[in-house]
Amino acid sequence: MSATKLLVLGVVHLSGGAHGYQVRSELQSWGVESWAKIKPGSIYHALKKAAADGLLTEHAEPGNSGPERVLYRVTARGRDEIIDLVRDGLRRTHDPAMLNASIAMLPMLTRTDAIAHVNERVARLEAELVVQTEWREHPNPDIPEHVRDQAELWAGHARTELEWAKSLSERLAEGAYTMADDPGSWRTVP
Amino acid sequence: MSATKLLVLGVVHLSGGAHGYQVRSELQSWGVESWAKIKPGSIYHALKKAAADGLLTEHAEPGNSGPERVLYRVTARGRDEIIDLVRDGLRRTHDPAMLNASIAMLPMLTRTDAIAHVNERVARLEAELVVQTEWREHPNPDIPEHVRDQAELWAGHARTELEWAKSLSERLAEGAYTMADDPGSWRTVP
DNA sequence: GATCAACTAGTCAAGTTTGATTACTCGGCC
DNA sequence: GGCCGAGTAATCAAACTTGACTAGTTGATC
Repeated sequence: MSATKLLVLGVVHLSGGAHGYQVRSELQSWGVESWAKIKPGSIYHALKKAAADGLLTEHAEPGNSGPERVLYRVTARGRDEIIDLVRDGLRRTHDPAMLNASIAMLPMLTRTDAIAHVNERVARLEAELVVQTEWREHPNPDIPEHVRDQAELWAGHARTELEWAKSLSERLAEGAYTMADDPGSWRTVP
Repeated sequence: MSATKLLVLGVVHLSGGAHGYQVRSELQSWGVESWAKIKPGSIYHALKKAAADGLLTEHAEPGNSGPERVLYRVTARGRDEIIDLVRDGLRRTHDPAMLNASIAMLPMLTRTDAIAHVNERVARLEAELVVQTEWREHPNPDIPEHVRDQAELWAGHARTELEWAKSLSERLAEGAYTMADDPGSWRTVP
């Protein structure tokens, strides 16, 4: 699950440096538990792994009060990795956690880049719905009836997501949110 | 992820005994890869784990042609575990893989039991939508705008699922599918 | 001013999943 | 008749996640 990785890197980036517990509570305040199940252990692991991979730097902070903590900061490579992961999550269907994480980090992309990737998702969802419709018109008689009926649910989810992705694309085109190439973004205000 | 466990146990049950590869191909034929990402390694692990836990028995089959295989069969405890997992998956929201797996194994339950649990899901979804609506009417100004907007998507998914669960409940009440207490089920035809 | 609960911060072993790899059989075809 | 690719069947190490646990700090209350 690279959603964990993206969220952890993203929070460190947005905070301009953070230690484990900060990441943990920031994610909690966003209501992340509701759409991704990320436990403390995974966060600390993801931070260490990312540091070992050169995506984060570790700065030991002497414990002025309480135990000593480690401050993490995103490196240039880490920032590029976040951008790649966001693009990936926007494109990839069938991974709600990754989509949500990507949306949370959407302003890492430039406006045109974001629109292009959201539109790619729209196209993929439309293609999948076509395949799905055929599948339901010519059902495989070997698989049980109730298993075939599940397809209805998943098609409903796909339609919901399609509508939502289209409206996101429109909002972006109309200038919603502060994206990477807008004044006031992380890029112009470092 | 106990969805893997449920699917593996369920397929062995439905086949009246199976070895790893059979489980793997049966799941593939149901199109499971599209809503759960279960890799071969996980299936073999789940089988061994379930056998160690007394949910399956292992019968070594001499390799008449090809390498030797292990035939698994569901024990009485395994069957009870399947039923518990199905109930659990119907109740628990925010876990699409588990819901899908539960639907696939729905006929393990009696009709009234299935209806009761689907209705519980309906009630939970309705409650969550209420909380969600409040959340959007009184948004926390600390969290970024685009993170708040995600809530729209998740509310859409919840509504889709709610509609679907209601219609499933109705279909069940009207006598759809062959459930555990119906003639011709696994229970009456062992 | 003692103590208890809640918060802050994190480690660790055990369990699970993944991706890569192995190894064997079968049918076709050059 | 030898080889190639597809299918069958599974193992294993490495990576990741989880749940349980440790341990210090604050604040509140009696």
